[in-house]
Amino acid sequence: MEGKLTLEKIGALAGVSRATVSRVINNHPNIREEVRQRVLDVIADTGYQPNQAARSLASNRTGLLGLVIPRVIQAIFTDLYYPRLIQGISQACNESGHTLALFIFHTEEEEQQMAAQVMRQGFLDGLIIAGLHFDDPLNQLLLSEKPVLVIGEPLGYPTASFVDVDNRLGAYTAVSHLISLGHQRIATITGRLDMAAGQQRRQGYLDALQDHNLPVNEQLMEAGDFEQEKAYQAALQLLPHHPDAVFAASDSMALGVLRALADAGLRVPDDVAVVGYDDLTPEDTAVPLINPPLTTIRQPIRRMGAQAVETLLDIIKQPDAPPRRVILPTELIIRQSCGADYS
Amino acid sequence: MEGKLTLEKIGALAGVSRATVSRVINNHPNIREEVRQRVLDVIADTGYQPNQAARSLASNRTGLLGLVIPRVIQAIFTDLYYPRLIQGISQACNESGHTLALFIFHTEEEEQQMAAQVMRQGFLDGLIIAGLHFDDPLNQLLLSEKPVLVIGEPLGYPTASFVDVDNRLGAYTAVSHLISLGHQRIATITGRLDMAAGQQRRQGYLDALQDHNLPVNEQLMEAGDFEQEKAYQAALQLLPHHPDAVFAASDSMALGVLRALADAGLRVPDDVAVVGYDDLTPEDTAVPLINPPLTTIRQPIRRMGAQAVETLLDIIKQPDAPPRRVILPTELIIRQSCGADYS
DNA sequence: ATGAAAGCGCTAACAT
DNA sequence: ATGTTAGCGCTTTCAT
Repeated sequence: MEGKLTLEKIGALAGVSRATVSRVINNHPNIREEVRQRVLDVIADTGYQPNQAARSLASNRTGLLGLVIPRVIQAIFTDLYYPRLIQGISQACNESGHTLALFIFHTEEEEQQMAAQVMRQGFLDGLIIAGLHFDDPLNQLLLSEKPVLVIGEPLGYPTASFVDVDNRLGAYTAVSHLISLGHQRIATITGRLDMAAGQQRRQGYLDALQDHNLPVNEQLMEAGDFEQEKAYQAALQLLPHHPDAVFAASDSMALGVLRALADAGLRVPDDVAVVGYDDLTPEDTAVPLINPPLTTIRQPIRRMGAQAVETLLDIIKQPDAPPRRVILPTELIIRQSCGADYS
Repeated sequence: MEGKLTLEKIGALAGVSRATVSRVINNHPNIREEVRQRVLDVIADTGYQPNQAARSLASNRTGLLGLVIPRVIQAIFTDLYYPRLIQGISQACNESGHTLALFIFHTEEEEQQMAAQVMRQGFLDGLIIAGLHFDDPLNQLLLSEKPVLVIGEPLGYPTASFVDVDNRLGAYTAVSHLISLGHQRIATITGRLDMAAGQQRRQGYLDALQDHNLPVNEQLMEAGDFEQEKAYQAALQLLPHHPDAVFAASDSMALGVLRALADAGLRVPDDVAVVGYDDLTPEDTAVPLINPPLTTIRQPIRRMGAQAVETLLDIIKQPDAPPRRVILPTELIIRQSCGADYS
């Protein structure tokens, strides 16, 4: 078979018109079964593949979903959050017959010039944005007329559609757990407060203290950025105030806390209990040697990714429906760093 | 501005033909500067974006590069190898104005039915495949007429273009280092032997022993699969034969070894020295708590990704040139697990 | 149920 | 240096 295969040629070989072949390929009804079979046979015999560019041009759909990861997320690939998210998104794309276009921005310059490229016409059917923060230049993407879904509630865009976990309740659960273990001087290292996750986890901490009639002590609250290094420094700041427990708003930060406590010669959980958030250090990762294993709040990261795709596809299908706000639950995972019975 | 913006309309607004606008957009020479400026102004004013699908159809290029990660790579997202590779690839794509389409396969079924989708006409300009093994069903992609580049030398396809590190030399260096520290009973846990990396690292181990007149002891060689769990088991098999050092063909496996040694009450490096491969546990990751820090052979993972893109673009540009075989160097990173002076 | 025909918006060869 | 024109390969009305 020489010469490029086209609908026209397949039609000729099957003795039908190009339109009929197109209908067969796209599973339209109203095709005589016999004809359908004949066409399918020819397609199988020839190994014909429709030209995607032509389909896109004619149908105005490309089957491409974009995922944008802003540069500010330094942790992009120092921990497993984004890898898992990508895995969840990828799987959902496979299942729905879409293709994932991945945009990772490394510099502000890239963000500026690539934003236009991401949005160009006839390219993406929809867009998922992860890790936005307040004042992010990429927030401009939210104003596009293209279907967009954000992972992690975006601050300042109340009408944006998003998927997130119940950050406040997760933190509330973590801190309540520490309180139930008898801890009184519970410190926290917050996440970035220009992201909803940081604010809400902080609020969960405050709410838990208040509901259990514990005082809020500013000296026991340090600002972090979700990353390990700053949390290490923050933990060192905390120590003079003798916390008996630390709630870190991410596992990466909890690791920084563990490191600081080890450096200070304090034992976990005996001297200080530690609870993290995210569950990025389960047994099947490269991090089973962490001592002690980290009690944490698990986010269903892969499921968030899958949910993001499903929700985005729904937005594409029904663009005029009201904004979607999907909140997934978290789960307290008790390991040893909190000092709870672990049998 | 209403109605869809097209080249034609931009041309009308600028008082030129559609072809001239196209030339301006594509940076063709032979445009009067004044005209170019006028057209650019109109484009800026209107916010016009060329339609990608139409460009692709007419030019037969899409600007999309595919990255395929086979399902067999269980470690896809339990360690940071693939995340880093993706980062390197993404960055190079950004720099060259291409877009990365990511295909992660989770089941054999997906591999089967998606392979066709990956290869469909008018979709990808080229393809990067990572982590292929001998007998991989995805090897079929290598036979495509589309430009393909493999990361990690593919077994059984001597004419395939690939980017890899010098696996043999890296392993040779690691084991020679252990020998220079006085170790005599050096064990190894190999990687998958249906991948070149596994075979070649094993060969480097053997060559180092032989060049230093040390006997090869089959009892000190265990088969692994690059993953942690099997390495843990393998290390337990090794212990009765009293190795004084273990060369693990990946860092994930080295972590399994550390775990096994800890369980056996053996100290590292005093009782048994350990060297890994990959350098997936540097200080800036979530794994700084590993004790002792891992001596290892560093692969320039991000650079491999970038190199893969560059080489693939070169193949696209010159499809008839001979196959490319790019071998990048590795580097011995001495930390504490090998027992070398670490000051 | 099927065919004919009109684009989709662009690139590139050709003409001037 | 710029305009004219012929497709690129498909989807999708509109006829029949």
